[in-house]
Amino acid sequence: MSPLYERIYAIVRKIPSGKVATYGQIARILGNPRLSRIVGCAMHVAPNDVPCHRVLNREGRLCDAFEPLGAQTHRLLLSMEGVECGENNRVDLSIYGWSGEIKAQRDCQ
DNA sequence: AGTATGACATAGC
DNA sequence: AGCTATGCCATAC
Repeated sequence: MSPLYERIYAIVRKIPSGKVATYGQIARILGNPRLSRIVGCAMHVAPNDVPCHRVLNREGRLCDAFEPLGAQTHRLLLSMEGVECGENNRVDLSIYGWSGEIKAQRDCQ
């Protein structure tokens, strides 16, 4: 497992329940905003202890390829965590967006 | 082993 | 302000 992946998983695990983060944010924490794709790829192979359902794209929406569980389960998971998702599985990032990235950055440093 | 593509985002035009 | 082009690393073929 690449150290980069470990870092990604570590960050994703730090996302508190009820909050959501974007690939770009995570990539920024990693040091390169353009690693967003890698983050996605990492999520694809992410172990079950990683809350990949809290990671959304820039639109505040998870792609239709939420693999093992499906988009439906994704919405359910977020609902259980107190995140209101719209009809299109849309999440308001201005409300549920994870503001702890700075803290994570500090922690990472 | 090399090429192509991908759970995305940013920058330039 | 919206669209096109480019970048990044890993996985798949």
